[in-house]
Amino acid sequence: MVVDQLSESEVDRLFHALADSTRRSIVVRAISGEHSVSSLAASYAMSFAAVQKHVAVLEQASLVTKEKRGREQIVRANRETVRKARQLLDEYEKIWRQRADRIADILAEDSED
Amino acid sequence: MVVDQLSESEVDRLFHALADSTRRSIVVRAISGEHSVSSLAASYAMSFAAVQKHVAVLEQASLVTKEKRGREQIVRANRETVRKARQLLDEYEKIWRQRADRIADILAEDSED
DNA sequence: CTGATCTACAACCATTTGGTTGTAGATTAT
DNA sequence: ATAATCTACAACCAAATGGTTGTAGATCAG
Repeated sequence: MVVDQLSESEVDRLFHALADSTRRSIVVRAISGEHSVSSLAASYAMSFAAVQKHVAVLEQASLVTKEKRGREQIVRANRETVRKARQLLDEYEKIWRQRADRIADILAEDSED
Repeated sequence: MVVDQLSESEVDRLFHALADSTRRSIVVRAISGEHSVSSLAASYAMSFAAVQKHVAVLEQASLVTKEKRGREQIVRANRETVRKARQLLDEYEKIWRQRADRIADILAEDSED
């Protein structure tokens, strides 16, 4: 294990936040440039309050941060969190490799006798 | 884009399936070796039916498959789906790099004059 | 100062989620 | 044949989710 900087419930929040297309879209837009909550909200066929809630979910998952600028809140994506999520899935793929290695070892031992 | 073999709702299901520690645990165990639903269920402090539902969620997300063997159902993890999830997050990280490149290009153009 | 804009947040509602228990069908073991 | 095991699935329930509208506080523009 290398990536376990995240508790189980943080991982829960992280993947849950990513499990909604509106939220993923917000993350992509926040990666690409700076946006206020209201400018983001203008893009979606739902109320400002609904988008505000989505941003809050992303914020609790540390996928974005908000920074007050005048009367606006600027939403920025958090690169590190996306990296951690990817690394988590990398770990899963690593388990497969370990399993394959383990099986290969056993086969090698068999042929040693 | 390279990874878009998945529809938005499939991605929803995929991340939603990963957003639960019991389900992630089941995936890890299914990666490591073969398990029936009931042998998996024995590990968790919840009913068999609850675990059965978790497996169903993983199955709908294509994270695992079930194969009938006698009266048991063997649960196997689907390596390809985990890879797709990781690649999706890779794409996000790629957007950051593209943004950085774009900014670098603009700075280069500025200094060309 | 007044009005427009941006945000925060509460209250409400329908649907989904994650758990339960209970019943029933298949398969295996005695 | 009977009993035990494994699975499927329905019905139910509390809590969370994802949306709404409405109200109110800050900030900016005229």
